[in-house]
Amino acid sequence: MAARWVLHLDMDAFFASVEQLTRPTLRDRPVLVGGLGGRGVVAGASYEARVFGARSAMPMHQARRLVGAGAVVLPPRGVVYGLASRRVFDTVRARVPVLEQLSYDEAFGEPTELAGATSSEVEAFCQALRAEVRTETGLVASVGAGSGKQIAKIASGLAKPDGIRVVGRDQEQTLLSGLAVRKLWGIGPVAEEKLHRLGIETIGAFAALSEAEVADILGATVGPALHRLARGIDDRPVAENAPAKQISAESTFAEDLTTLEQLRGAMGPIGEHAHRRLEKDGRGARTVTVKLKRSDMSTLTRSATLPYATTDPSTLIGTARRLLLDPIEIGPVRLVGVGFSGLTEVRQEPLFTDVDLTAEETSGDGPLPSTLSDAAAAAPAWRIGDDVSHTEHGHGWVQGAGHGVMTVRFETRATGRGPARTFSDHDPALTRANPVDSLAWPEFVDELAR
DNA sequence: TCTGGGGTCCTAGGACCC
DNA sequence: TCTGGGGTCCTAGGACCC
Repeated sequence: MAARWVLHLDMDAFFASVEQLTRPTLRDRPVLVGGLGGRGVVAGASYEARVFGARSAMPMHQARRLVGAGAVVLPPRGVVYGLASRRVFDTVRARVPVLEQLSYDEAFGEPTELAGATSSEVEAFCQALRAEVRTETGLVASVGAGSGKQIAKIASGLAKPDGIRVVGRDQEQTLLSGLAVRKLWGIGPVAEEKLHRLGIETIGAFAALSEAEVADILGATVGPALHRLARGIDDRPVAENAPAKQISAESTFAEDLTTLEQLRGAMGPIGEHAHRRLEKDGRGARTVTVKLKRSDMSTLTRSATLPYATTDPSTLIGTARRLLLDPIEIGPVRLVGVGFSGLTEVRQEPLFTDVDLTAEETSGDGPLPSTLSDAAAAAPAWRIGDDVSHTEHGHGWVQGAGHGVMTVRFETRATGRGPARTFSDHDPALTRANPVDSLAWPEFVDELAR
């Protein structure tokens, strides 16, 4: 059996790079993508922003403070990233037919044609792959290669930015053993802390433990599995993603919710959001799970399993409302979420539901609290980052807004840097535009619409 | 004016059945 | 009339990933 090569392809600063691609004025600028409200976090930071110490998952106010006045803070445009991601992986799939996607911007592949290849052959393959992604999408991918997923993933991290790292069999042990134990995929903050307390800092030190010791520290399932990875044993196959097991939606509120009425009201839009995605999936759900996060960040979940799977929104959302807990008992709530699981194909809706729901549960009541994403809902019609269309100047984005005026930058991926113009808030020549138009990939977008 | 949103997997206890 | 054992389903919580 020829030695296998697993590749891990990881887009560089993906969200921020898509913003810089479609809004060319932002190239070379420190871009932060994420929630703008007080509780927002960074979902993506350009390399120009990382220079200042900004990182993904960092509270936005902190990142903004680090970057300073030059920071460009934009709300995420999920549809645009989704489309860019599709195009990236369509391109990759032409050369690597079996892909295991981990997220919008990462995937494993195991090209059969590389079985038994030399390191330099693998390197050439990755170089061609990166070039194609770049040509086809204008986005930069880094690629790592190794004998298994773990090594490939670590290698792509070392390859960044804009690079390739091929780790040969003979380099594996040396590379792994010197790395911090946290670099092992599956060791998070809790496991790291446990290991540190025992004086174990590196993957090498972890690998040197006995099987019994790791099982004792990290559990009988996870421990030995990570121990094998630490010793370079990783024969996990690269496989196409299985269908989702759960579909959920959640929102964090600008201010904690303190009454059951507020929770019931909040469940409406959140439940509808999750339900829309369930409809798109096409399956029905049997189990409804409600998630509440309290102000101390601890979470509570409550779930109920229906006698049959359904797609009926009032049954699903009503069940979710019934599961809510009263803030009088559990304390103020910062996040409300709902998840649908037990997903199965439903051929026909049952004629009668035997779930008894009260009027409050089916209708929802109470005012809608403002979430992080619509924290400015009461404010102006236009917000920074909005896509707009002008009858004369074409597609643009809102660069600044306030005091009755707004500045629009007219540009897309296809135009290069464009001019800025200032308008009144209510200029009739401006309308809301579809964000995907900023990609200027008409043939690709049309293909998806069919 | 700390800490998003969308997922996966594991653990552990209890109900229930044979 | 002091107590098996295995299997499955359900529920709740938590670690971890991007």
